[in-house]
This record gives sequence, C-alpha cells and structure tokens, in this order.
Amino acid sequence: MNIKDVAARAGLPAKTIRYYEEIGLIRPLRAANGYRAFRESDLHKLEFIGRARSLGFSIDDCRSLLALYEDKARASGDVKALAERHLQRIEAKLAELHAMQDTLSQLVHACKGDARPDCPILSGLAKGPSCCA
Amino acid sequence: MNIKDVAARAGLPAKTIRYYEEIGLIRPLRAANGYRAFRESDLHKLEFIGRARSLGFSIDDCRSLLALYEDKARASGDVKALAERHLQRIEAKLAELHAMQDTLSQLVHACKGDARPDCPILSGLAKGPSCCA
DNA sequence: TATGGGGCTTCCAGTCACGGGAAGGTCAAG
DNA sequence: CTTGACCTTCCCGTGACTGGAAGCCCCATA
Repeated sequence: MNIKDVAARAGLPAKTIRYYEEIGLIRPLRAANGYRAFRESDLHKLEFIGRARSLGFSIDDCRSLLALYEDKARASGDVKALAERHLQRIEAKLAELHAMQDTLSQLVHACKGDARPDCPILSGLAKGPSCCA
Repeated sequence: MNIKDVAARAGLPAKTIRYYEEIGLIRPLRAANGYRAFRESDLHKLEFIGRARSLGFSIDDCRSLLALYEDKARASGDVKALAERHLQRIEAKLAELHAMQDTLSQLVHACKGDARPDCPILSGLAKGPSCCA
C-alpha cells in the first residue's frame, strides 16, 4: 500500500503519517523506488493512533499506549492508569472552559450590543474584580 | 516602573510582557539606560490583556479588544460580536471534550485495571466501532 | 575602589502536532 | 514521449509563550 491509500483508509493526512514515521511511531517498509510500503499492521497501528488522538491523547501517550498494546504481558492496570490521568486532564480543561463560558456568557448577556459605546464586556476586562477564574 | 514590578502587579511573567511588546500589544517607553519604563497606562493594558487571555481570547482577539477599548466611538455591538464568536468556540471545544470524556470514562470504567492483560481500553482503540466522536 | 549579586537587555532555540509548499524522482496512461 | 498524478525530502510557519546564554547596569557592602 502506498501512503495515499493508507491515508484514506486510516482517515489521516499523508503528511501526518510521514510525521508519525519521523518520530518513530510507525516503521513502514520501503519499496525499491524509495516509496513507503505499508503493511496491514501499519494501517492497523495508524487507526489505533488516530482513535487515541481523537480521544485527546498526546503523541507521547499514544506511544505508550501502542507499546502496551503490543506487549502481550501488559497489566491492564497500567493502561487504566494512563487513561485515568488523561481523563483528569480532560476534566480539568472542562472545568476551566466551563468557568470561562460562565463569566463570558454573563458579560455577553449584559451587553446590549447596539451602536453605542458603553460595554460591560470591556468594563469587565478593564477592571472587573468579579471577572476571571 | 521596571518590568519586574509590572509583572508582579499584572500577574504576568516578565518574559510574556516582553513578548507582548515585541508583537506590538504594548509600547512602553525606554529609560536612558535602555530599560523599559512602564506607565500606569501600560500596566492597565497588561491587566486588561491578562483578563482577556484568562477568558481564553486569542492574542489577535486581545488586539481587537484593546483597540475597541481605546476607541471611545466604538459600537458595543462589535465587542459583543467578537465575544460571541469566542463563546461559540468555547462551546464547540466543550462539546468536543465532553464527547471525549464520555467515551473515555466508559472505557476506563470497563477496565478492571489489574495485573492481567485483557483491556477494554486497548480493544476499544484497536477496533472499537463505537469509539471516537 | 573593587566586587558581588541582582536586575535588565537582546537573541536564539525549543515546545506540540502538524500543514504548506518547493524541488525533484517515479509510474501508468494515452 | 509527454502528461499528470503520485511519491520523496527538506525547510519554514503556526500560537503563545518558555528557557537559557551572553552581556550591560546599578547599588550596596567591604
């Protein structure tokens, strides 16, 4: 398989796949002409990585997850620990975004949004003590 | 005021303040010795930027917000429009994170997390069709 | 007056996960 | 034989900083 086919089947840009090779996430073979020659197993890994990335795992996490995936003697506890750390990062980010949404939607709601210059949003940013997490 | 004082009062790292000058967000004066000489108005702007950043506004948004703040003939509708666009980005991000949290917490919950290798998290990543937003 | 330490300055490089685009080799169809 | 689609590598740019090196500047103390 050439890169475009894997890209289509894995749902990833070809550029991204080359990048994943560069950083050592995958190691496709090479044809005589220098083209990357992907096996089914490479495609499988790429799909794995794609799903992990879409769940927000970092590239480093993906590397660890792949290693665990390929280690048939892994402890599921290690996988779970990794996933739980990530889940906590997600939850922290969620809390942060919720706080922003809260403050910002209040400000937006208080602003008339007409042609006149008075604006609670700007005043809030200028010196609002009740603003910001 | 030297940079360390403004940094302390604005709650921003000195490095960040230098960066904000470099990209033209602020224009502090210079003392004879080459040191930046901050006025109260510079501090005020930095606090404004800091609050906007903590609400998640991009640097470009901050630039626009500052311009609107300083334009006494602004229309509050322009400010509101900018804030609403940002609010929508936040809400989109929230939805994305909620979806991740959803999927991931299901997987985590299904994983026993013991010393054995079977792991629903890894199987989910490997070929779970019900996985991923 | 020398010296030490903490400030300040600039500049360069790195972060994360790619994306854009140039320059050039390769392959299948017409 | 040419065209055009594919492939390759290489380098630069993104956003919003952060870290560190090299080198002034200023003040206090010995």
